[in-house]
Amino acid sequence: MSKDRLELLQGTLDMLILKSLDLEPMHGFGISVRIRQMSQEVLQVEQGSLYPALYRLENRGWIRSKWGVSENNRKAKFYELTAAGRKQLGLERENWERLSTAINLVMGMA
Amino acid sequence: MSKDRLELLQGTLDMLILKSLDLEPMHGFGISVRIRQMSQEVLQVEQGSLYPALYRLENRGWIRSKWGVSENNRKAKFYELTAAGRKQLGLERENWERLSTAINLVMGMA
DNA sequence: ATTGTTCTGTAGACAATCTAGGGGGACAAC
DNA sequence: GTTGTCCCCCTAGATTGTCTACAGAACAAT
Repeated sequence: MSKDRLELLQGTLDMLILKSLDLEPMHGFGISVRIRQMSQEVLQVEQGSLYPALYRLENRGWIRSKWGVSENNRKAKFYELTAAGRKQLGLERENWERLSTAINLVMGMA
Repeated sequence: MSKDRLELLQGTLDMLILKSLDLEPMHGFGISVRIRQMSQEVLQVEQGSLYPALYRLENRGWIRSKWGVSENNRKAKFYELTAAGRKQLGLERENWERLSTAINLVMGMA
């Protein structure tokens, strides 16, 4: 929290990406737009964070990609959740609830 | 969220420490115990995270220290919030609310 | 004396994110 | 047919916060 220009809580990006793909398969650029919109412009996913994260997730077998063509007729890499990815999303969601609840306890926010 | 042994949300430790000291001045070791208790054993502050964090906060002028003697009659360094620290705590709290709310929006948790 | 507990500290590794770039292809305007 | 603009992908390097794994001093209990 020390830096006011930080637009993400470290450690939550993977979860946010998985959640986005749980709604529907998408290309990388679309994911960042989606996250920004759904968070009402609060969460900004920089490209330098996004693509390494996608690489990471695919490497761990949680998402799968194939090349296609976007809505705007541009070459784009589409991602979708794997079974393992869906399970991982559940784990990350639980952990997020656990930790954010604990922080709110300490901060005195019921 | 990828690591299940992570017992803190990265970026929130400073805020948790400031909050602890907002209740009453304490020594470092006591702060970690307090955070663990208040979070119902969920948040674990390792010593290798705690002391660097305290050093960081003091360096930024948000807390101030002096040596004293603990409840158990041991030498201990007591910390208290400065005026700047109290202000910073407010900022971090706001930012935490902003970001965690945004994440919950994306995750579909009203 | 020895062992356990409390309390402070440091070095080095590690992982996630950011900054700051680069590049190619589609489409519109002119 | 050239120019500009947006869409989309990608990478290197730096920064930062946290973790692991130590070390050590001082008091308590036996």
